[in-house]
Amino acid sequence: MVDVAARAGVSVKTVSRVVNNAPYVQPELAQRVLAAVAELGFRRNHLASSLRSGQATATIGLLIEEIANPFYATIAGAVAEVASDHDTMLLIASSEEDPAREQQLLRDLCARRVDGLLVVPAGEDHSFLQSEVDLGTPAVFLDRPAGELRADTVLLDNRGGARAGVRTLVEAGHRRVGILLDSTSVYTMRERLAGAREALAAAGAAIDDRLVRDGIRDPGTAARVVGELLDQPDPPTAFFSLNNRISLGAVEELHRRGSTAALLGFDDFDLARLLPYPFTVVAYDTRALARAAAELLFRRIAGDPSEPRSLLIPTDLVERGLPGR
Amino acid sequence: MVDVAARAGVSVKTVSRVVNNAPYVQPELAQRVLAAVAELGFRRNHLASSLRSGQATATIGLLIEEIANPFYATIAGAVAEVASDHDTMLLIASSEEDPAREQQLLRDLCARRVDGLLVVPAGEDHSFLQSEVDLGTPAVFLDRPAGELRADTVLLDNRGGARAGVRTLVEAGHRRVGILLDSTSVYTMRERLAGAREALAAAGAAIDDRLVRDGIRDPGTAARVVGELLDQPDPPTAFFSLNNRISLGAVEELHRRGSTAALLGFDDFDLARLLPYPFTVVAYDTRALARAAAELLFRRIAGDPSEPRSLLIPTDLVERGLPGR
DNA sequence: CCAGGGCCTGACAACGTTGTCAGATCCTCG
DNA sequence: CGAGGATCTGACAACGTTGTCAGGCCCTGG
Repeated sequence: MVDVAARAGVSVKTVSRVVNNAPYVQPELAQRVLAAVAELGFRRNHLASSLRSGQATATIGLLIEEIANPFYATIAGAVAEVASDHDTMLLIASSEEDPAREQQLLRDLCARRVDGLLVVPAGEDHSFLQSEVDLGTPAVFLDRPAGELRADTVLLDNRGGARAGVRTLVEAGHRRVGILLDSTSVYTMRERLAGAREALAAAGAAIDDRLVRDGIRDPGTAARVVGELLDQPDPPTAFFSLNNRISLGAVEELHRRGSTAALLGFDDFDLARLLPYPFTVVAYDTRALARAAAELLFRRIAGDPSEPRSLLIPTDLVERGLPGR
Repeated sequence: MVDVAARAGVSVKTVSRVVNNAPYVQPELAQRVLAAVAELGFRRNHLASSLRSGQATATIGLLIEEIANPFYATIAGAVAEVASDHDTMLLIASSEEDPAREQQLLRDLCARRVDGLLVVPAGEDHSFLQSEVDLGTPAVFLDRPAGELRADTVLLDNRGGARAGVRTLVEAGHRRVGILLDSTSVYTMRERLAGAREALAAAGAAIDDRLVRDGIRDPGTAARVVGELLDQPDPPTAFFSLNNRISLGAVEELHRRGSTAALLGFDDFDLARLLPYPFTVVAYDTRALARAAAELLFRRIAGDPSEPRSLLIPTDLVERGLPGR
């Protein structure tokens, strides 16, 4: 900048004014400055600028579990759109479900003085963010609630969606429902399971805990577990799969066996139409979830001082039949 | 930092030394500093730090077309892993295939003084990056070559893969091959098309340009175009679809009609096993592409001064049969 | 006993930018 | 004709940090 100023024969302050489109600069001087900028290939240092002018790095941090996962990629895409509307860049970090890594990454994002944080939490305790939030870095949590921290939260209606879905199973006469899930350590899974229990309880059907199977991480395992449940005496007449990775394995196994058991899944698929065995799913709008969170964050960044808010994004029952009937 | 120094009764420089684990600090003083840091909730300002110490913002920029697209999400995931190994954060921007936007975003990333750039180019001319590269911000292009700029490039073997794929069609006796593509304005599409032409030419089968259909952006259009081609006199006996969005529509339409035409696709699918109509695809390792590019970038950041390199990631023919036979 | 080196600390300037303020010029209006 | 405002410009300090350097202490070895 000093070089540009020297070249244009003006002060650095005038250069600063020109590159920031500040008012009150003679057109002729501005021309000279612009020429010098072009000749010297000058580019304003955004870091120095936001250091000096206090806040506004025009960057927000997004912390998710894993960028390559389509769910999080969709979130990232929707957040990027909203950020772009606010001329803001996106710093993305993946916690890989590791609370220690999450904490370190969040600290790092704060050290980079992001204007705000969007977090899909992995850990249980986010009190370490309290000081940052107090110091003016707003944080919005999405998909899962924050632990030990009062903050804005945008969640899916996991419980309500699961309840509505399982109710259709119940109404179709099913009482023995196999429930397939990833891990109860994840909030969304617990909520979906709770919703399923509520729907069964409402029908007076106590849930059979031997039909609830945990720790299913991939379609292969899901297929195996479905097989095991079907092979035991008094097998389930329907399955509720708590995410689409599991649904995939389940549908394959049911198809392979020509089973008539019903299947209900949480999470929709892109390629649902192509599956050999259509089934009803509890769908939701991932982009709406992410957009709501991002928009809330930008309201906070703009200075909205109101009480922390909790938004619930509705789910949608997409009926593709219950093939087991 | 001055507050911490005051609280601990030391100079700011000593605080700096402690928070950077510099040697030659009395353990007792370090203790006092650490205590003050904890009490005051001090967090080092990474911006100021990298401003003062010259380079190394420990951030790289990734410019892609669209984050929500699984191809780019996979790239982002692999890049994030490599970046994480180098304790580097990832600033991600989406050009949405708009060259003007791409240029603006790249300039913005440079203004943020990223240590390096990873670019899936949208535009044709990247000479505006020359000054940045000269000034020490290395750039690596991936999936598509840079325009008007000598720079490292990591590409898929689009042409070779298409040639190998179409050769299998030719060997199976097909001479009339319908070719379905998105847009010839995209480099990868042109290469794949060229590979297909080469394979057909090698068999002495001149390509019939009426069978090459352009501008197919979604599965629905793909399905319609397949129908049109099949309905015309002397229809193709095989199709080569240049990306998986198109393959999806094509396979649906072929399935719907019970057609015996063969189908070959570029791009593999996650759910390929579940498709009702298996077909051979030209697959590739997106993660390998991205990792190679990221690793090359970090070598440049570390100071590797060698000539710009061009890497070619091989494709892999995954034979799932040619159902048309 | 002193030279020389390792250990430890702090004052100061600087990174590239912009907020603040003072000053200069010009115009307008009473 | 002068006061007051609008327009324009630059000197200076400051943002939060770290590189440089000077200086102090203590030890070791000749």
